[in-house]
Amino acid sequence: MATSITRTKRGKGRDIAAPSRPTQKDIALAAGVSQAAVSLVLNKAETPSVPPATRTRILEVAQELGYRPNHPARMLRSARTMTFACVIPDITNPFYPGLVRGLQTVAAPAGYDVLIFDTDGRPEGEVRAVEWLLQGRADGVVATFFHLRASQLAVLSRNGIPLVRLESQHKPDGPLAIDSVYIDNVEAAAEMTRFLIARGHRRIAMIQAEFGPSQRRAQGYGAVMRDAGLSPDFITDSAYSEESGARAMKRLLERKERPTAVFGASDVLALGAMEAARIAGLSIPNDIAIAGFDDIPVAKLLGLTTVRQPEFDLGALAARTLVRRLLPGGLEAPGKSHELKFEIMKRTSA
Amino acid sequence: MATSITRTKRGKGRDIAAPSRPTQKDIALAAGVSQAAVSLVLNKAETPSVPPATRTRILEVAQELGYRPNHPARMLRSARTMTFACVIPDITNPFYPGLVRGLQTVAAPAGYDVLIFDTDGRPEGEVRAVEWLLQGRADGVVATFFHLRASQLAVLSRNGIPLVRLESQHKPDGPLAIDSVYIDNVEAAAEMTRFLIARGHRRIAMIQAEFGPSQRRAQGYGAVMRDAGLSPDFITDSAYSEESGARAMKRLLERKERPTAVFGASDVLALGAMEAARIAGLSIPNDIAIAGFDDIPVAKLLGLTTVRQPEFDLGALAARTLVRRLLPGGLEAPGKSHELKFEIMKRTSA
DNA sequence: CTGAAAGCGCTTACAG
DNA sequence: CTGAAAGCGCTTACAG
Repeated sequence: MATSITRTKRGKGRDIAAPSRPTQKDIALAAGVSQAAVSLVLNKAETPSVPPATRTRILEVAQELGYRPNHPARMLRSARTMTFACVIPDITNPFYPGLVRGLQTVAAPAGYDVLIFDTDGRPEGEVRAVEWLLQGRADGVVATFFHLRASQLAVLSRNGIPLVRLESQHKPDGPLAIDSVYIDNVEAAAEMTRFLIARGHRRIAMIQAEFGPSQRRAQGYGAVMRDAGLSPDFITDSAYSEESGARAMKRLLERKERPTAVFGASDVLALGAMEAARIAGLSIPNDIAIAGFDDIPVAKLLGLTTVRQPEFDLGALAARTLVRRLLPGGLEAPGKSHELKFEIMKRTSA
Repeated sequence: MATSITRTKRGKGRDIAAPSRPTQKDIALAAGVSQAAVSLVLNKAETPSVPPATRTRILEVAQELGYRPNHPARMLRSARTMTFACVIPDITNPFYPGLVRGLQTVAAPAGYDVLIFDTDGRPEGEVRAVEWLLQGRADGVVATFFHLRASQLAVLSRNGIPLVRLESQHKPDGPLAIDSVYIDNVEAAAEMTRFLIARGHRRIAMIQAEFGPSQRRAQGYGAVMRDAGLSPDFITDSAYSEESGARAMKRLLERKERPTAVFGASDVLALGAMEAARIAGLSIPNDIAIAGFDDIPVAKLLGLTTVRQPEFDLGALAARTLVRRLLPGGLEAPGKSHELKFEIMKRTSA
């Protein structure tokens, strides 16, 4: 029944075990200056208004008390969170960690943290992400949205939150603070399809996912197939996962006339397909050739022929774009689309 | 020279393109009630002190104005960030995304976001992580520290920030709010080593990294080797990366008397070793057997024999531990060490 | 039971 | 040039 002995200085019934950290007020008190002077000295490299001796004293006291700025207070006062949100379908898809790293590498030196939001690639998840962003949790966003359209994302710009989308093709400039980074997915898939045809394949199937960049990749593949007088052969499974890829491959292998090559709309799909082929006792590429899209780190190890997307560079470019947007006046510039180059990685699987 | 037309209501020279979001004050004004009443109604499921009609009106106005709580303000006032930090060496190591997912899966329903901090597995990065945590950016932390010792982390507890470490062995209970989750790395490595010996291997090398869980794994391996009358054969490279694994493997293959089996202290090291063996024209497991540790998602695909660490479950357990710590009085409980079970995954590589 | 007021820790415009 | 004061948007203890 006795009240706890440990209490913060705010006291009044709030019992918190941890002693509260020193604030600018504490420093001011100890140094005999105003709290505002402390803020000034702590934040500015040069403070012409503060005498050098006072400046030194403030700095010493701060050091002594082990002062650290209270981040939430800063956020509230300055209306900046110094945080970038990274909205992605699934951090366990090996494509995204590289993107996150690229983001962090540019964000950290500029003073920004990176918060990860997984949408699971589902509409509800994407809606929740937007709701969440509207609570002022991040100053800017790098995102992969599969379902939400530009009109549903405009609310972010309207609230002063710049967005960089990871896209699958060029987007026209727009009035909003929505930029994009992309590789030309249509052309990349087209080039891979041409390569497979050049290798002598005629029955080439593509494993697609229902949503996301798969569409553009299918478009490039379809166009080249038709141009070559071949019929596109699409098989769609739900998600970008190995399970989906394996399931689709199994269905392909049950056919009377099997494809000789399978193009996975993403590496994860291709990996699942490889696994299914192995289980079926097929040798790659002798019995069946397999190609992917993304060039995730393990693709090299598995000898997967694939399209390289420079995920680290895409993340870094997205972060640089955000940093620029958040400079004074940056939100007024029209939305730009930035293209990076893809590369066909020819390995042993095809 | 003309001042911009768009200005926030705080005006006074601050020109921000975005219109400022509605606040509780705006709702109060529109509904003719006090701002405090708005806060109450918006946050509590039941408000006996507010007449039902008033409650309804407030809710309607909030809806109408598109009100969203200002997260930074909430953080400051309530002294809670509703954020967990996840401090890891490198998000591109495939072991960690699964951990993060486990964390998120428990954190999100409890209302917590997850912030990622990469240390690169370097002492400076770990020090920066602690500095950063002391700024009040997260309510709790799940972390993998390779270099910092318990005494250097105690400052977190002293500041009321509970920490759950991903450990490689049991830790004794302690007075601080520092918990751990682990699998028995010594025993797991021992069991894998016994398996390799049972397969007839006598010359078994272990590829280690300089820091981190590698130590305990080496301990388990070393003990079993000596018990079997064999000499442990350690080769150390710097980091947990494929490059390190490949480099170490190359050195092993240059020896006059090659090992017949190589045990990578982590899957990433083992993967690098596999790659190097392939480049050298060796067949796995015929010419050389390879085993790993972690069971990252691609291990299955590559047929890598390895020790399964339930990364998702470790993350989820860590998050549950943090949630409990942040309940009233939770910080007072002694630090606990939670063990999860490992599993030897026998595949084709060994 | 009800509502107005204090205050979280900080930044910065402004009065002296 | 210098320092005191306002206020960011919110939660909650407390006075009526």
